[in-house]
Amino acid sequence: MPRKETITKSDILKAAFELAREEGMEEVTARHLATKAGCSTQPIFRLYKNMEEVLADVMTEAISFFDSFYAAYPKSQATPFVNLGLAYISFAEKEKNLFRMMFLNDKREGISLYELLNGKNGNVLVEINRAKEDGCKDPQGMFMKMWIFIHGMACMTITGDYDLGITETVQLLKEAYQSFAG
Amino acid sequence: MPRKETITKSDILKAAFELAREEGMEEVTARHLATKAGCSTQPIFRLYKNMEEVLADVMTEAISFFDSFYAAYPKSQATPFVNLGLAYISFAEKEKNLFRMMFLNDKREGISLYELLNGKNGNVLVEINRAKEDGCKDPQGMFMKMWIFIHGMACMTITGDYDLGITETVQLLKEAYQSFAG
DNA sequence: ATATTATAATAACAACTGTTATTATGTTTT
DNA sequence: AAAACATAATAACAGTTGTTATTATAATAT
Repeated sequence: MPRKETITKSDILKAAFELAREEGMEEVTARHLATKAGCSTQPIFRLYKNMEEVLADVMTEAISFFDSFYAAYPKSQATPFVNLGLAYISFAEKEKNLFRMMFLNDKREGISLYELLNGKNGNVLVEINRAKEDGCKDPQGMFMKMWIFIHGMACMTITGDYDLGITETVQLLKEAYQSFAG
Repeated sequence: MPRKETITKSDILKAAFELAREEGMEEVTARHLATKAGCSTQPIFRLYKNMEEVLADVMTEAISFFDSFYAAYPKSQATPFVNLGLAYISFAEKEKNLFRMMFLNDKREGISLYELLNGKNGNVLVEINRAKEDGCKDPQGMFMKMWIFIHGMACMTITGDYDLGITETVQLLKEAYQSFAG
């Protein structure tokens, strides 16, 4: 007897994620989202309690998006943490809005920067093991320093204060690793 | 014949800066600002063309605030760039909102990260000279690497992802310098 | 004292926000 | 075909925003 559901939760989430990705999370308003999803605001509040819940789901989506992005990123460099750095900086460059939402948000609620980076595939642990195999004495300390360095580059990227090409970035990351190892 | 001016441009700017400092620049709205300054919204628009101009002035104020902050920060460390790092990270920690506005804003309009940091006293140049005197071969390159490292730590600080004490921070900065020098 | 006039307070405007009430629309079972 | 009813569109509400129009206030020159 009921009418058929035309707008699904997946439709709303997809539209919300795209909006956050393209325009930034502050643009994910009820009306913008409705327009993006091609419906009125009504289905949003049928499927979600409020806009806060929508944004929470968008965050979850972003996390798995980053995981895929990282997994798909070419791992061409032999030096530990360099691929991680390249992928992270490339993400900051290509996905400014998602980067801001994930990595520069103080109301990330429970999820640490480390968890975001490590993902469900243990991205960080893989690199730490590579460093270990490379003969690195303090792989944990190495990660910490490399991570600070990488995060610094990425944060400069989104404000337009870092725009070196990939070759120079590789060079810089390699040098950093060798410096910290030495 | 005219009525006496009770609200000055300085009053408005002062209130706007405090608001940005305490609550973040997104809270500097016409009505919040009026309340903070103890007046109606009218004097704001007499003294400023629009809210955008207010924020531009707040940014200028923040720049000189940082300059004072940096000038007043104790320069206890002998290793080049360590004092700079400590001051910068301490600023991020104590002035989260101002840090965000100044150093993580992409609409900074013309002013580079370097200019902000260097200030009117040439903070960066002083440190580069100290590195030169320390026998550093590539002081420019050293600055770049140290600056990335320092910026990374500060950006982690404002999201709560870095909270080591001053002793550990000094240690980390010193190690970074020695690594890059090596 | 009164007219003048810059200043400031109060209101109002249109546009936006999240959220909810109301109305309309399909689909399915009777 | 009609009743039932979840879904969705349209409206509405209260609150916010920037900005402007209107009214009131106070100080000075006459």
